[in-house]
Amino acid sequence: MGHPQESLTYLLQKAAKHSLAALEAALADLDLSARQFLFLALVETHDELSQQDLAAKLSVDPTVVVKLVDQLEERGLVTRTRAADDRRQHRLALTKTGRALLGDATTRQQRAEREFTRAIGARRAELRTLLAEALAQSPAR
Amino acid sequence: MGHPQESLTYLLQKAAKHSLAALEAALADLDLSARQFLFLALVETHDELSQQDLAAKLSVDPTVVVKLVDQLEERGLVTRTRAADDRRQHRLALTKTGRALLGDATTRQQRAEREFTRAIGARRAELRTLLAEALAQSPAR
DNA sequence: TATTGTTATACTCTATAACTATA
DNA sequence: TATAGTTATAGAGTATAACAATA
Repeated sequence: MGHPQESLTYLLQKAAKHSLAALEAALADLDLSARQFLFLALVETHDELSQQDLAAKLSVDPTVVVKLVDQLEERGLVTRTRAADDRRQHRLALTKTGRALLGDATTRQQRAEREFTRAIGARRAELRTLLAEALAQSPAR
Repeated sequence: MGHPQESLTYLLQKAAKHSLAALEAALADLDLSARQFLFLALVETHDELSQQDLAAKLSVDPTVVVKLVDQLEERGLVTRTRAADDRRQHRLALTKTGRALLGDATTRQQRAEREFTRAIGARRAELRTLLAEALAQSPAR
C-alpha cells in the first residue's frame, strides 16, 4: 500500500463513477437511468420484498425508492399492489413492458461492462467475486 | 452474469459507498472527511500538478478542488503558491501540520480498509490490482 | 404505540456561467 | 483569444421530519 491514493476507497470511488457513467451512456437510448435499470432488475428477482427492504438492499433512503417507483409506475414499467398479509406494505411487480425493457437494457449493460473491463478480460469474474464477498460481510447486504 | 443486480456497476456502487462510509468513520476523530484525506494524499505525491490536473485525476469538477483547497488552507494543512513558469496556476504543498495529520490519517485508513476487506483477506491486493488495471484504460486517469 | 409508505422541506453536493489575472 | 483559478448561482440528489393508514 504505502501510497494512500492507491487506497481501495479511492479506487472504488473512481471505478464506481466511471462504471456508472458508462452504464448511463449505454442506456441513454432507452431513456432509462442506471439507477432505474438496477432497480428494475432488483424488483424482477425480488417481488416479495417491501419498498423498505429494497431500500436497505440498495443502501439508499426509503424516500428515494418512493420516487423511483413513482417514475417507473408512471411509465407503466412496474405496478404497486398492497400486500395481502400486511396492507401497509406494497408489493412491486414488473409489467410486460417493464420486462421487455429490462431485457433490452440488460443486453446493453452487459456490453458496457465487458467494454469497461476490457483491460482485465476474463478476470472480471474474479473482480465480481471479490466485491461480492467483501460486501457480504457488511451489514444490510 | 444473468442477474443484472450482480452487475459490476451495482457491486462497485455499493462497495464504494460502504468503503467511503467506513473511511469517514475512521477519520471522524481527526475532523477530516474522506475526500479531504484522499486529496491530501494526492497533493503529497503530486505537488507538481495544477488544481485542474488534480481535478482531472480525481474525476471531479475544478470548482470542487477550489473549495477543498480553501478548507485545507484555512486549517493550515496545505499552501497555495503561484507557479513560477505560469503565474495563472497554483502549486499546492503540504505544511508540516498537514504531513503529520496525513500520516495519522493514513494509519487509520489502512486499518479501516483491512477491516472492510476482512472477508477476502490477502486477496485484497488482487482487488486493488484489478480495479487499477480496469481504470488505467479509462480516459483521464 | 410502532411501522409502511408518503409528502413537504431543508440540506448537501455538483455543475454552469461569468469574472480576473495571466498567457 | 485562450487558460487557471475563483465566485455566485442554479440544479440535482439526498436526508429529515411530520403525516395517514395499518398493525
